[in-house]
Amino acid sequence: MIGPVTGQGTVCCSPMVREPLGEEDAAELSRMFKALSDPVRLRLLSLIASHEGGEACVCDLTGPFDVSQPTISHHLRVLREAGLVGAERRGTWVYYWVLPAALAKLSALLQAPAVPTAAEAKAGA
Amino acid sequence: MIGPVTGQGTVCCSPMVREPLGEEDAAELSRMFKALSDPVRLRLLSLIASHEGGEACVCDLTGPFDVSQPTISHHLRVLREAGLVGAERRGTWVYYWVLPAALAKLSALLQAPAVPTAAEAKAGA
DNA sequence: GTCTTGTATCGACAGTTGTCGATACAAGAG
DNA sequence: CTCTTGTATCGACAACTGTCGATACAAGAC
Repeated sequence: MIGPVTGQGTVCCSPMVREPLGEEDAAELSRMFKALSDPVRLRLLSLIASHEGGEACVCDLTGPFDVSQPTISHHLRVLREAGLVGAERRGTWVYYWVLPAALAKLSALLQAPAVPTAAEAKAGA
Repeated sequence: MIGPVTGQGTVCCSPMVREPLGEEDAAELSRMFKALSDPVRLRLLSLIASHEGGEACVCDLTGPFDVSQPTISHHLRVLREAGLVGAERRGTWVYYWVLPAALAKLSALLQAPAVPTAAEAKAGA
């Protein structure tokens, strides 16, 4: 079984600079950020996202790294369990693709006001 | 000594779905995401960012959590060393504020195409 | 069926991380 | 000076994480 992992609840989304995160939101979001907290996983994700057709076979992903195949497999599982990528076996190969909604959620969360220099923030808004 | 921690190099920035991350970029970015990979730190960051004036005293930050004061101090240091917040002592209190450029960098990186359904991506772009 | 190739799981191990209590440092009050 | 309060550092410990080699599973070729 490889299918996308449950999770993916409806959580948060407006910039975190607006209002404090609740405990539950923080827990779910931290799980996603944790999946992004390893350089190999970050490169895997960008490799998948930028691959032609928006998806990549594992066979495309093991070459560019100095780590073993089981390690790549482990990292792909972490990305999948965090809800950042989907995966499917098609014949001999297993394909991975990015789930754009997940990235968008994190991106929106981190959106910061242009230049909130504290002075500006105090002034108005 | 509390001032901002070196680092903060010029790195990356266009969406990671465009082209694969280089090893160095991935290393620096993963350090920032690692700082976001703990629920307490995420809540700390949002608490700081959404606090009036764009900054918060540590004394504002210890109350809302169930963890000890040294633990909060540790998490604040991690956020600071990742280049996500700045800090300064003013008299008795120490203030923390978010560094918006850092959040913006991560936000931009995660920006995903609206609906890249693989089909669309293949079609044109 | 056997053989080969692609991918996942297992078990182990070193390194890292979150947490705490104890303690040290910083700065103002008296 | 001493005392009090706010914050950081230290040292320890359990829990988690990244990595590996060995191995199992999946699917096609023969």
